[in-house]
Amino acid sequence: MKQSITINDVAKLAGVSRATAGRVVGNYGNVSEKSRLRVQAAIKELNYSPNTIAQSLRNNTTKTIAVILGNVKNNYCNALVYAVEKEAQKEGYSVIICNTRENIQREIMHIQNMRNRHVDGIILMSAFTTDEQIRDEEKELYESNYPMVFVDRKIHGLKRDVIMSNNVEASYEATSHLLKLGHKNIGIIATADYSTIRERIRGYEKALNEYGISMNEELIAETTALDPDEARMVTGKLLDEHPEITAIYILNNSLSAGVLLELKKRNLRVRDDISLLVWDDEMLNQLFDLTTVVQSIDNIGKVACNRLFELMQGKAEAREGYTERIPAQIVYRNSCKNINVIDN
Amino acid sequence: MKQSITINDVAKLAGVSRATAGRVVGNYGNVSEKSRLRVQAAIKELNYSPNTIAQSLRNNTTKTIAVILGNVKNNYCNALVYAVEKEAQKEGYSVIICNTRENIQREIMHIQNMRNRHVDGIILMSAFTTDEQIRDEEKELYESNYPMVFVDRKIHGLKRDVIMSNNVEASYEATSHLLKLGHKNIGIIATADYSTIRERIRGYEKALNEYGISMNEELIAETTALDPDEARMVTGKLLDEHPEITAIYILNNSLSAGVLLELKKRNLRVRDDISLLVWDDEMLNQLFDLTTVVQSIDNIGKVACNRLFELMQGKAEAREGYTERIPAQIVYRNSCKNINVIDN
DNA sequence: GAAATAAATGAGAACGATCTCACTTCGGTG
DNA sequence: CACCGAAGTGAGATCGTTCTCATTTATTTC
Repeated sequence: MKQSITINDVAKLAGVSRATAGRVVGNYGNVSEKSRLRVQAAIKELNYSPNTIAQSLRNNTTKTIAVILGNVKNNYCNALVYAVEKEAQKEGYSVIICNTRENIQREIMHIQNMRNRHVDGIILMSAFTTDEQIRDEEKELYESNYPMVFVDRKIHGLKRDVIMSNNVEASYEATSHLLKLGHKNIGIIATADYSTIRERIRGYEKALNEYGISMNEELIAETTALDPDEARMVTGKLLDEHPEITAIYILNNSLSAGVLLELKKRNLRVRDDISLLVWDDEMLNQLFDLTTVVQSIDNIGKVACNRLFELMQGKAEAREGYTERIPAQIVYRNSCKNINVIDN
Repeated sequence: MKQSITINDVAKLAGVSRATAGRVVGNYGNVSEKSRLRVQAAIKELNYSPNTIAQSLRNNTTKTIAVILGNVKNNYCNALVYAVEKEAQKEGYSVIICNTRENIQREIMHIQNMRNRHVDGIILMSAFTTDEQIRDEEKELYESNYPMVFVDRKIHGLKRDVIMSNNVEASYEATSHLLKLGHKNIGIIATADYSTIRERIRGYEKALNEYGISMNEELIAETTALDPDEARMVTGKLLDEHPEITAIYILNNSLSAGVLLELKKRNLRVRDDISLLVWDDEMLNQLFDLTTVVQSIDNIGKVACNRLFELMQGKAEAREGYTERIPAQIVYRNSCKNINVIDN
């Protein structure tokens, strides 16, 4: 490793003390014009730039935030990383990325590691599902006042800010759309154990109830992962057991490909034979002309990042129940058929 | 920010010197059994873990690598990040991610920033195109002996290791497949300015030549970005100007959606009306049953990461022309039609 | 039991930047 | 010319860890 140039080298070359050189670099205090020019010349000549590590140790700030999430290969996740990194860059922050692969132990390990690294803040898309409990010895990691913002998923009862879509409302609206078109037996494909999905199911149920339909749990087909192959299998099973289904409502991304493949295999045409409504996967859905609930991931990332900055600067304090909702848009396309019987 | 626990606190509680406590933590030197136990007890009681920043300053190693790339939202990029992060994690390294958005100035800024942060090494998917020149004042950034591995794209004449697919061979094979099926006018959609794409075009040309066809530059339609909308437009233009085209060969990911949309608009059926062969976009292509050149991004990331470790440890030295080729697989599906005339 | 060796320990320097504090220099005022 | 406040400067401490080096303590050998 090449010996790097320190502020001492600059000071020596400029013929001043380290303190004076530091004043020029940090642009504070009083420095005579003569000294300033000589230091600036030295900086340029040596091509000096401060060692960020030393600054971190001294200033107790690393100018780094961490994004901990399931898997960057997931399109929600990478869109989030993109948005966060863009926002962070503006303020001179770098972004460390950690994949939990939806494993809670790995998530905990990452949080610990990031704290040892004295990262200034953490944006967390937690792997915790609704029925998992934080063990007491790890509770501190989630509850401490270390700056941390939750995204997309919340852990109930934690004093933590959460940024997520208006899942209940958007799902209510999406379901209502299907109901209006006459669909009564709407199958769901989702990874049901996450808080986000629970919310979307709540919106679905609410809409059903308004139409005098009570929710049938059997129509909710769960996958254990965001895996097209599993989605395909689950779809097949759902259609076999419930031939009355006229529409499929997909609550996660990365699943619709599997559903489409299964429909193709069964020679079922989207829309004409079975209606489809999907969360996310915008690129794919555009291609297949599917009505889609499009989350504003860009905004979620931006808001999460800025909220984190506020926490870091002490301008705000995390509090339980603080949830910022970013509205999702429903893009109406051509995958939901009107099956109302015209009777007169 | 909460006052953190230092090794001094541990030493004090255990009733030993900082040096002895350090020996226990670092597990080196000789420590009496008695002292060891007391220090370990203190560590546990205080829940001590070392400050990584201080370690970095002292050891001149940050246990961090950076991945600098165009855009994590791109599927090649995020698969690369995933693979690198997984590999890095095994060795206790964290990964900082930087998006250049294919802007060279931003790339340079990132490299500088990462070096100031004393990141141990850099994996770079450079935004440099074939006709861009590195300015002299920035040359040092690319040519220094700072551990750095190029991925997917190379800058000619640099003393840098490159890890990439066997572009020429795979493209030769893919093109040969089309030629064997009787296609003579094969249109290309690609962002032609990157070294990778140039290589793929070389493979294409080589295959054509073997069939006694000389390459027609007009059949190569360039997009300026990995953008489906642009791909769509370019495809339209290409088809208008060259109705003789019987097959389209797409050399980048993120473009096929645009091509598919344009074909759909023109009521051209994939395979029956026009053959299609695509690099990457595996998920989408599976759905559309398209013959695909699948790069082994997982391996590329892994190899790049391990090569970087070797450079970091001084076990290897970067040298010009060192290019490790990871074979890409051609997955034959059902998007290329046999148009040979049976004449007898 | 003395000498020689090995084990155990702590003081202090180093990494590089920042910042307090004390001291010097300067210009202005009475 | 004496005095004062402000501007300019540098010595040295600090952040938390690691590690050398010198010293003390324990163990072995003759």
